[in-house]
Amino acid sequence: MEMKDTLNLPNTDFPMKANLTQREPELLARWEKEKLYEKIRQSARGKPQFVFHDGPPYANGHIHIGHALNKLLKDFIVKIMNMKGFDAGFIPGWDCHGLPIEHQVGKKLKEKKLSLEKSEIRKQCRVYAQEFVGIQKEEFKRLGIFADWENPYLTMNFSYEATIVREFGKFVEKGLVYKGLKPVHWCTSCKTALAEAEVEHNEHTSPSIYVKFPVQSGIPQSVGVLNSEKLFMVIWTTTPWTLPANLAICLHPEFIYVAVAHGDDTYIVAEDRLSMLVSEWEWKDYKILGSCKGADWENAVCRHPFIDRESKVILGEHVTLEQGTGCVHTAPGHGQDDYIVGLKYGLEPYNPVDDGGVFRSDVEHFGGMFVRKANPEIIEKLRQDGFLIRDENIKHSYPHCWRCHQPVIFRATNQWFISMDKTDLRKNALDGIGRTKWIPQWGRDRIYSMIENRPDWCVSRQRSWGVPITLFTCNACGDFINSSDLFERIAGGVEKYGADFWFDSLPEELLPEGTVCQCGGKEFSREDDILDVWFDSGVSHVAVIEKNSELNWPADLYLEGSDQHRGWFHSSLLESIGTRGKEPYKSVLTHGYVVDGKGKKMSKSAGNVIAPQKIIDQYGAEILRLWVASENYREDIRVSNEILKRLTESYKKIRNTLRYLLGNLHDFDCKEDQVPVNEMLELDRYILHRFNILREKILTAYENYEFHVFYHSFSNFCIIELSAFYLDIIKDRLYTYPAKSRERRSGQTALHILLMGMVRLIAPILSFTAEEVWNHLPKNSVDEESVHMSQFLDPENVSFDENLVKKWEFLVELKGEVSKALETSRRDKIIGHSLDSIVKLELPDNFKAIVKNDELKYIFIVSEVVLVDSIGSEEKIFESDSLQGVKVFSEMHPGKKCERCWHYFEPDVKEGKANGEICSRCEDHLQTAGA
RNA sequence: GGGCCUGUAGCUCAGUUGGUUAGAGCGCGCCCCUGAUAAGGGCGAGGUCACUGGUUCAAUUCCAGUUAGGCCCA
Repeated sequence: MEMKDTLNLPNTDFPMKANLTQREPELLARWEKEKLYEKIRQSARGKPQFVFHDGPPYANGHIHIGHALNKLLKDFIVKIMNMKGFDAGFIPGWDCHGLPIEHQVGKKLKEKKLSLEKSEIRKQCRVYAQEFVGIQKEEFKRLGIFADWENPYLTMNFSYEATIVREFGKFVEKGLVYKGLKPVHWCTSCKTALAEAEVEHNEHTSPSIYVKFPVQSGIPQSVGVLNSEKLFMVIWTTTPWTLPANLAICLHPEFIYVAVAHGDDTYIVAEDRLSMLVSEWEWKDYKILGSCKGADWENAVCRHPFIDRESKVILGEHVTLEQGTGCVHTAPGHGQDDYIVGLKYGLEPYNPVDDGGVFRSDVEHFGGMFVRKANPEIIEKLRQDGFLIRDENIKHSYPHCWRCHQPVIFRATNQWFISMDKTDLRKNALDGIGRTKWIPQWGRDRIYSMIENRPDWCVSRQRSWGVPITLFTCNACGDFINSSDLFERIAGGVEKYGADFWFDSLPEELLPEGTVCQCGGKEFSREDDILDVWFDSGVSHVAVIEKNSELNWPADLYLEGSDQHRGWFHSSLLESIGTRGKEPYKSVLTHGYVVDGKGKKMSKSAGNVIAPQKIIDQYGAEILRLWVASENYREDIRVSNEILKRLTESYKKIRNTLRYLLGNLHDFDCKEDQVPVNEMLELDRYILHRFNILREKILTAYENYEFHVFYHSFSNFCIIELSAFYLDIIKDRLYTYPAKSRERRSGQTALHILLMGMVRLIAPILSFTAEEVWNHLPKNSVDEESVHMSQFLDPENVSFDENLVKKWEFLVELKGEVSKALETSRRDKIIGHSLDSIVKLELPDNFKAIVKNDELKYIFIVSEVVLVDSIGSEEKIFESDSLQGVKVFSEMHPGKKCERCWHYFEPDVKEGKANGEICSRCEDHLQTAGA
């Protein structure tokens, strides 16, 4: 063991075992204590800005892995931009209003049998949201995300709420806001509108009837000559009570419709439904008289069976052949599809039913009747008048109220809308999409077609937890007051007291004295609805960026999941275009969804959910970070235990490589010991040349937000170029040469440059580990207290010309071929370690010219290399496939193994040097070191 | 049902502007080392490029359909 003590072996306190679950919280505590985020922000002042704008997650529940993916990608980008020399901050936000929270709170209050007063609900909702903001904040912080966690934006902050009021006011002023009818789920016993999430689907028995609508005019010629006197279109419905509101019959433009004669009458139904229908109706004799496409029936007109009104024949893609006749009874006031298709044909969302589900008195035959009570009456009337083909009862799934469990109805109610076309909002938004950079590119098409096809934006909700629609309606004429002064007055109140100001004040307090409507009316009603929460988050670009005088508007980047093309990207765009005529972002980056190891979505019921908290507890946040970096997030990305295990292995390799660099720099002071690059050994310059290539690749990848390129190229560099090649080769030099020798210092200089570059490159991704390395750097290496305050470095000029590159590419490949040859000797038990061998090498002339013999044995890590013109015809000669003409023969070295450097040598007894236990090279080194 | 996206070794990713034996790392198998040591090195085996048609002298790469999956709608 004596010889070992004469070597310069690696030595470092940097632990091999990461122990992330324990070390990460320590680092987090230190960062927080030292206010690192603030320091980074301060040192970035005056640099060019990169404005990233965080989309607000909903303040409900713990974060799931999708949240982690999203926020970590953002963290990578912000850290990268800072290290590239930009001024980039991260202001996190939360979406706080809305139904899910109101739901949770409603449940709690109900259980405790407390009052369900609106003001009490709102109060509780605020507490609830605040609680989850706190929970999620801690969970995000644990991931190592650097953000202004002390000053996040919350959509329920008073100032934010005031921004919402003001922004909505702008839409009102510009004349985009109007009141219209739209069908919504409605509970007739609670007398309230219900959101989709408040509806539960239960079994219900309904009538199922087929009804004849007499065709009045517009029979297409393509169907053939038909007698219009006794021609009927047949519809099917399970809600006879909606028939009084029937305004149209909808056909699919592409389906074939037949005219079928039965008895004296002729009926129009879809061809593909006919066989089902005739068996259901028990028809024996019938005859097809003609047929044509649905599109040909457009503009035909039918007569309502019991009301003196026309029923137009219209076309719609939503018509299916699964049930019914292919001719769909359409009541735009009572159905979603009916409403949408009705908009196209200018049909009003006619609703003859009041809040309690009772027909208004002006409804012929059935006025004053409750809708479900009216069902049998309507059927009877149809039967008597000869318009009923068949009726029976069916059991099917039907929406019920989540609170009282009664069946609900669909009913047109007054809602507030933002018009897409009155002032070209749609057109301008589409132009804005064209000016924005969408990554990946297909995002553009996705949002474009959504904006292109969407109906007007319905912004009202009949709920409590949100920002009110601050409008007053004149009781006399029904118009609303459009006054910017009034809006500002209310916004000011909201800024001071929150949105409760609107609900808790009396109308007289809100309205200036003597307010008079244009019609002369003096009495007004205060709007009770709240705004769609998408409007809330849609104004974040104003509340967070525009109102912040230090930030440039619009944002450089939005980054969310691809679902936000319909969500936040969409609402933010409409808001910004509608009020400012310009899009709120320059570029929009989307990521896919996290799915399980088999590519299936994660769900509680499938039992395949992987929680980020569990990954952190088991592996550490660093592994989660590395996972995000390792996958191509533009598509859906997978997570599984296998994947995480592999990443842990990969992490260890990176960590150990860095540790080895640190270990060999324990006695290196870069101020004193650094060798100028142009004086360094060729091999050392070669690895720096390779590192320059790697760095450029990674920085380009960072610029394109392609983090998986970092992961692959960086870990490959550690494994292939460093561990298996460079570091393996220079061990001999680092360990056996005198500590202060030029050769050793040259190698250490290379290691130091590598380490300084590498620790910065990994910092945005492996933020914990990079900091840990930073804390173990040899003296005089850096000035900054944290790696996260440092910048990426410029490449080292190693002047490695084309010829040198060619030479070293050849040497790398040649080393591989020699390894193969050694492996056969190893199989044959001739050698164990590669240093046991002496290698004979035959090279073609073109290669012979570029290599120097004395460097080869160190590169191959063998004891001796003999270059020969012809290797002879011995057995077991290895001939290379990839390097034409290269032949290798390896055998056991006949000399003695040096106890110190493990190279074999021929003892020179005559000289009497030592006693032949160590080689002359080591003799010299020991002497130099000792002197 | 519609729009958009995706399917290359066990895992994560390259790649082919259509053209000889489709690449990398990890993992796996075998071996070496014990001076990075709960480390390090070497060699090797793994793929009908989701499936089926079409275009072409030639397709994993282009087109169409099918299938499996994802997001958003209905």
